[in-house]
Order: sequence, then structure tokens, then C-alpha cells
Amino acid sequence: MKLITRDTDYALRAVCFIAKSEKTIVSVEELVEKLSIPRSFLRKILQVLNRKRILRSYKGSGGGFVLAKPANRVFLIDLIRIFQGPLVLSECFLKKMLCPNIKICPLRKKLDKIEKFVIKELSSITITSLSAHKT
Amino acid sequence: MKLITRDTDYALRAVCFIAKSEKTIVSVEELVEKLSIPRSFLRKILQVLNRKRILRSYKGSGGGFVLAKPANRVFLIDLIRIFQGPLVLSECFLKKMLCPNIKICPLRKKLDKIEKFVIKELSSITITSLSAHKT
DNA sequence: AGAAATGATACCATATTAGTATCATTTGTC
DNA sequence: GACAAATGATACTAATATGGTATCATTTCT
Repeated sequence: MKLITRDTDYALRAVCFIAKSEKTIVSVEELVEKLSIPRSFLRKILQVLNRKRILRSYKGSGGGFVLAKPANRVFLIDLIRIFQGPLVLSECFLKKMLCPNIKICPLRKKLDKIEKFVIKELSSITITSLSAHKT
Repeated sequence: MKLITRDTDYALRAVCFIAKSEKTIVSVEELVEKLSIPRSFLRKILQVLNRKRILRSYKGSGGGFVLAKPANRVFLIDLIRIFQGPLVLSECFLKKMLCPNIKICPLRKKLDKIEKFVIKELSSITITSLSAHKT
């Protein structure tokens, strides 16, 4: 089971790189070189990040991407939700079969608890916290 | 992101049903009727559970399945591992790019923490605990 | 005007998930 | 022993998700 898929990962790397580049516009070309991510795939990812207001894009010669908001306001869980959909761990297949007679399904409760924990932890990770240690 | 896939779910339902049938042998036919699971698919799943020593099978007329060990010694995480492979959440794609210079990647640490929690919680769920409330 | 960038979008390849079908083997019953 | 009733093994198919590519349109700097 993967918590983070490839596109989320690439997005994360790209956003971290852009964050470290402060104010300067970063082109896809530079990201491809520095991060070794397939060009077309990265372009698609950056376009999504632009649409979702994580990045702001500039077209034309000298164009590229910058952060659309402060790095400490971009959370890992935002990226996960954008590329992997809502984080729903506790969807209970069992509803029909195991839970018909009882109010509180013990499995459901556990899954809810796990989900809450995962979301809490992922919500505490910002781009800033991931870039902090790097030079 | 799904924590529990369809086959794990079906396996869980079947094992719970068999657990509740104490000692009596349960046939695929009965499970199909009671649980509305596609016959062929369920058969494949039960065969795996037999191979993995969760269930014990009896061939021939009057045959079927029983639990191979006490219900309180069968854990949800066992089923997840059988049908979905090892639970590894913390695989760190970022190793190369973000972590080259530092000893402890903050993301990695978080993911490890999440993984440990999930495993701990899932390890506390037994077939007994899921069947307990049902009539 | 033209080059350099992103935007939109359609497409392709592969892997995973979900499900089906069939023949072989074992075993209880007559 | 024949036969039906069950599971064992296994190969196949369908649908969906993931990972990646390609192309044309649009904007913008010079």
C-alpha cells in the first residue's frame, strides 16, 4: 500500500525546489535538469499545481513557476489530496454484512482512528519543514 | 488510498462468518448465499486462506472450511498482508533528491511513525473482536 | 514577427485489482 | 466401485489506476 504515489512525490520535490529558489521564477527546464523527472510528466504535474493554486505560473519567454503562497502554508497532505484524491481510509465495505444490527462497528471505529492519526501527522508536514535542513 | 482492498474485505467477511459457525464445516455455497460474494472469486480467496493456514479445508461431499486456529489468534493485519503484501507506507522516494546531505530525513521519520501506528492498530483487531457484537 | 515559455488535452503503456472458467483431485454415500 | 459433491490448481479476461508521452494552442518577452 502506497501512502505517496509518484506524482505526489514529483510534485513535492518540485515544490521544495521552487521554494528554495525564493522569488526567482523556475522553469520546467531547470526542474527537469535538477530533479531528473520526465519532462512531459512534470509539465502536467506543474499545470495541476498551478490550477490548484499551489504554484503561480508565468507564460512566455523567461516564464516558469513560483510558489503561490508561503512555503509554510503548503502541506504535504494538500499535495496528496490533489494527486491521490481525498484520504479516506475508513470506507467500510463491511457495512452491509457485519454491521446491520449494531450502532458502532468496531472495525469502523478503528479505521476512523487510524485515518484521523494519518491526517493529523500529514497535516503537520509543510514544504518549509521539508526544506529546512537543506543548504 | 485504500487500506483494505476487495479481496481482504471478502476474506474478512468469510472468516468472520466461519468463526461464528463454530466447529461446523461451511461450504463455499453457503458463503456465497449468505455473503453475496462472487463464487469463483470467493473460492480463490478461500484457497489462499487454506494455503496460508488461516482456514482448514475438507474436500469431497460434505466438505468445506473451518478456522485453522482460534478466532482470537487471527488478526486483520494477517489478512491484509496475505492479500495486499507487506504494509510498507514509509518507502521514501525522496532519498536521492532531498536527503543527500542529512542523516535524518524529517519526512521519513514522519512516515515511519505513521506506519508504526497503523500496524499497531491493525494488529489489535482480531476476528473475535469483529464478531463479538453480532448475534 | 518570432522564439520561449506554459495551457489544454488526447493518447499510450504498464501494473494492479477484480472477477471468471475449467479441469484435476479428493472423499462421502449408495 | 461409481458417482456426485466438494475443494485444489491454474489460466484467462475485464476494468481501473498509475506512470508517462506527444501535440497543438496561447501567452509574453524581445
